[in-house]
Amino acid sequence: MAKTLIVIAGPTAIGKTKLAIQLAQYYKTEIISADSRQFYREMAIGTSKPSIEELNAAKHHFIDSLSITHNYSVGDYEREALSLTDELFTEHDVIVIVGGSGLFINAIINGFDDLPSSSKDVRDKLNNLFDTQGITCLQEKLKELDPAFYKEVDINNPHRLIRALEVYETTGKPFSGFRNKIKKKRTFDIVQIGLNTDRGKLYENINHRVDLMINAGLLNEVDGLKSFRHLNPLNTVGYSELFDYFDGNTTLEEAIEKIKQNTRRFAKRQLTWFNKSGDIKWFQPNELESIIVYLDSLLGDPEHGVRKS
RNA sequence: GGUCGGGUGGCCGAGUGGCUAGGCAGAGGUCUGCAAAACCUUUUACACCGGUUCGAAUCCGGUCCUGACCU
Repeated sequence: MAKTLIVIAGPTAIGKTKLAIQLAQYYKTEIISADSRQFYREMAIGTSKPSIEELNAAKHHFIDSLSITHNYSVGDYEREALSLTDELFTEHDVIVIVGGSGLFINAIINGFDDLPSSSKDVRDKLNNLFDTQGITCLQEKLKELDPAFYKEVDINNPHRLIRALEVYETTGKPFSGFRNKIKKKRTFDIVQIGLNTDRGKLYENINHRVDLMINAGLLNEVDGLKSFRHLNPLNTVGYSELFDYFDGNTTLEEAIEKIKQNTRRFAKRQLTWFNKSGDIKWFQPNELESIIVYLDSLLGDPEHGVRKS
């Protein structure tokens, strides 16, 4: 029997966690998280992790799996998540993957080319070069070492320039040479479900959820993480703004408004990402019935186990 | 009531006879190991009515609104 990975995508605060649990229960299976911030144990309130009850309602993977001090990349995630799917598919026909991080979902669905991972030394060196000499220096280097990629990159985006240069530094070959843009074959079927609603409603959800986070003690959580603020995982909506508040650069009200605004922007970017994929079947939140009808039509009813394809 | 200012896009804000101010917000987009990151693009104006002028957001008159001071 074919194995199927059900992907649940959508913007933040739309209700993905809830749907994932409902589907995991329906299929008596487990959930893989594709959320680039819920990995971290030290961050809880600000990342809207599933609650204890939710975690008990279905087995979740990649929640609290890392410390913020851990250096983690999408490449690591691709490897780990894929080996986990192999393992889970020995016992389940269906696995649910849920998350708002488009790149991470993409890592599982399509995979990446065989690129070298970044070494901390090389990354630090390039970051340092950028800090001291500016972006022009990176641009010139790239133009010389990898003119093909130079033509297509976001030329003002230091992250992308640094990644390309770092690949060159570690392999001696241009980054563009590794990019063959061929999707990897997976051994399982993939069904993608997207959750979305009208913009106004989504923004209301976001604003409300930020208020809930504040009431739940986000200030305390962020206060406790001050000494780690230089770490990449803390470059996150809900944390950066409160660090600013603790620094005395903004009032609390301003910081909260900023969190709401930045979360809205984040949601917008998530939608831009997911809209690009033509393979997502979109639903409104709380349309569990329709989603199950849709999934049954593709996979068969789990109780009776008849698959149509 | 009087005197003197000021009215510029959703907000802030420059301009002072002809040439896109700009910033923020909003919207759209990019995405191959920092991705809740980083980066790119971008709509909407000159309070109202009349006048001067080839041409007015800009000068003049009036109207309305608004601020400061005076009574």
